[in-house]
Amino acid sequence: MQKVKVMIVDDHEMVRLGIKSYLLTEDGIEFLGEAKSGNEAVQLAKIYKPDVILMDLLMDDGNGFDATEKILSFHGSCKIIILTSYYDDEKVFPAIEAGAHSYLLKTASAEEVTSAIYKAAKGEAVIASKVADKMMTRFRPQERKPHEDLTTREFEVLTCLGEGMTNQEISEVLYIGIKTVKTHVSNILSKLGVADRTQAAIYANRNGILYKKE
Amino acid sequence: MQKVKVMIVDDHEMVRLGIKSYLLTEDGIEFLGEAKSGNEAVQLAKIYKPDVILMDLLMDDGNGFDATEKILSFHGSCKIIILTSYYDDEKVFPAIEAGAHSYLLKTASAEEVTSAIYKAAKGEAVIASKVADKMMTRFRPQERKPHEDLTTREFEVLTCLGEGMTNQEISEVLYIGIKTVKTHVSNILSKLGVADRTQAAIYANRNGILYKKE
DNA sequence: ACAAATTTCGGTCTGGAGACGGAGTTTGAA
DNA sequence: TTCAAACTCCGTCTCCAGACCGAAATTTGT
Repeated sequence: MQKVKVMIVDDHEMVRLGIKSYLLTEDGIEFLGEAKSGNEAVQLAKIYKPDVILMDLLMDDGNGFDATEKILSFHGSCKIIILTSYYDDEKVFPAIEAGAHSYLLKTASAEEVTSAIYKAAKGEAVIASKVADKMMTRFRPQERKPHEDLTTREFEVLTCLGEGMTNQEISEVLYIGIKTVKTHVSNILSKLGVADRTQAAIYANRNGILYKKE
Repeated sequence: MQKVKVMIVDDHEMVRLGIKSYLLTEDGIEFLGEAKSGNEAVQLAKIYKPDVILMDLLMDDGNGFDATEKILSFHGSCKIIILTSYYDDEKVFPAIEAGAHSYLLKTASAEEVTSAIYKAAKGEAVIASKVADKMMTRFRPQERKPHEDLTTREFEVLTCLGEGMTNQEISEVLYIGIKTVKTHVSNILSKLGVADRTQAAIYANRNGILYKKE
């Protein structure tokens, strides 16, 4: 049986070394190389044409989402396994949309990772249980995040609420009347199911509804 | 010259493997063993008496803070190097208080880690630049976090504010009058330098002032 | 033991927050 | 074209939030 050609993408040297150290002991795996950024990964993937890529998400020079999308655009048969520490909605779903094949957490054991590589080569996906939970709940529409019902304008107002602005300040920022702001705020409160602007602000902050995010 | 006796504590197997893979190639280092939790680390440290410990902070069975404190209580000459992905205030300062000797981030290269081990053995501390920044600002009293001026009761009230409670609800939770709550809230607002309870709630959430975390 | 800080509570007053109802305009989908 | 949703704004009303003032009881530190 053909060896599985594997590539590693991670900006942490010690993580790359750790994975490499046990991939090299696997007879069924051919270790192709490693990249320390998303952009580097795209270049290397063009040359190496790997079967499976272990991909981190947060990296300085080109993140894992974009890299996943680009690599699949020219090398669609590649199976990309996300291997990261995070499993919040803002990581999991964009990664899946980008075309990720499996999603593992860095808490996984060496055995789990190698097993996932072999399964990926056969077309089977492996999803960490914590990530699987999120995916299940996502497909229960009645339980999805309440702020997905918000209109774009309401979303903008909620963002302002999350910054602690008063109605007056919001009206100035968005160039609308205070009465209009009040209407939006009232609608937001009822849609989010919270009692007042303070709870709405907390909601915004805890769900990462912010101007800029790192 | 005597070899430096090193121990690893991390709950991620692949991180342990990664570190081990290059520690074993270092002639000046004697690799003693590894632990995957804080409590396990304490037990192993009693047996191995390491010179240096590479310690992760967030682990399931006994965190790195407590483990650091306990190990130093019976083996004070040990130098403990924190090696983690996080560098927020809630990690850095408790770790230093616990007696950590150095603080590295997992973005560090293999060379930086080995270098830090040798320096630690000689008594020199290594602090990651991002962490050093935080420490510098901490020692500028006029710039320290405003919520450190809060009294314990005010801190409790702020915690409630961070949960979005009304004055009425806070008074019921803390078994005090609404007027008293109002007094505390007013004092909190002026001490934090914010305009209203909403901004105070945002402050609490962004600075990790919560009942329980994670 | 004494001074200082903390915690507690009272009264009063102003302003903003939010609910409720109504209404005109625009935009996009059926 | 028609209709629903989204965005805009008006008036009114109630109530809580917060400022400001004072003050007593308790705790803390020296």
